[in-house]
Amino acid sequence: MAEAIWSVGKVAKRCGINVSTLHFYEQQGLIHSWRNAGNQRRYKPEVLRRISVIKAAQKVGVSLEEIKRAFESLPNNRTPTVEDWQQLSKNWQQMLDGRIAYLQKLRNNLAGCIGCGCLSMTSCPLYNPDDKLAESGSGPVLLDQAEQKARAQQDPSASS
Amino acid sequence: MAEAIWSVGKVAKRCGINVSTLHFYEQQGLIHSWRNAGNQRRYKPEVLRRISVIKAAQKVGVSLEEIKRAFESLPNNRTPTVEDWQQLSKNWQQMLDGRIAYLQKLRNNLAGCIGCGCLSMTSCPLYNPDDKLAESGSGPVLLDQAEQKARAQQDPSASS
DNA sequence: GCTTTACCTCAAGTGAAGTTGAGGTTTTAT
DNA sequence: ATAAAACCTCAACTTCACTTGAGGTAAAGC
Repeated sequence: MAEAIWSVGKVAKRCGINVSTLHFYEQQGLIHSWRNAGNQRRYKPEVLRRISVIKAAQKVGVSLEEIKRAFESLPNNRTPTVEDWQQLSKNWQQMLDGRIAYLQKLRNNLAGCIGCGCLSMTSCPLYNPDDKLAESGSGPVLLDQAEQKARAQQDPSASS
Repeated sequence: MAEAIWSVGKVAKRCGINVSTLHFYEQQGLIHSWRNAGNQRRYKPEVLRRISVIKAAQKVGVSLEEIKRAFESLPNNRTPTVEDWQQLSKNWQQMLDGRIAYLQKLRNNLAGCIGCGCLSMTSCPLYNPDDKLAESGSGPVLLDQAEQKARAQQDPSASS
């Protein structure tokens, strides 16, 4: 059941994704394979873990670019060790904690602000684009680019 | 300070978005405006609230299409009342609770699973694409399409 | 009054994350 | 041995959420 060598089709089926997606991920440098005599892709079981991580990260809004960078922080061209995954997992957990905190804050704002129907534009935090509903506390590794860019180009002293 | 009529430029600046984005949102039916004598857009302050909601929803991964549908569930062609916003906020909160639960589950899985470096493909929940790390508990209104589609075409009794 | 700034429309472009299709080769099953 | 299923490449297409640009009009500031 747990074979040592996998074909694209098997991996795709196992992970619930398309073969074309595997081609795409490989092209993007997110996963790796070697070829058999007939030029067909072959995978180590390790690839399943990678894809799981990709999918999990995507679910929480991390871009492929960031995921790639996170992977690259693992010792290159070597099957990640237990310690490697632990390190990755540490970064990921910080990011997740940040997201959770963000969502909770947002939920509270919705309850207290949209819910109440207030139209006070000066006090309502949802009206204020400069209030980032801060994601502070998240690890640096996986903070998305767009957000960092937005942060950088924003006048810190803006107000209506 | 809190004017009763807004121009595109003012709204854009206040919300921290581009004028072109406002054009785009209007085209998509997410916001509304009327025109002055010179064909320029004019907005009620209400639009600020709408945009805040759009931005908040986007942050948690809700598509514009869904946001539009949520807006359409509000009584049509009428400025939403306090009760209308409260209803929307209720649906939103359920969705947020679902997301939070999902993130927490994911974080725990990462800690217990990637972290440990286990390679047991039969027991590791991250390996199993059929384990949706369930978002159960989220409200129906804002669950995203893709997920519902995925759910529908999935054998409910799947397990590795 | 004039010039600068803000606004208008419409079409086309962008980037992310894939998907689809054509045309051909390899593997597997019978 | 042969047919079906799986695989290959490469280019083009798709959707989402915007952005950019061209060519022109309206409003505001001095």
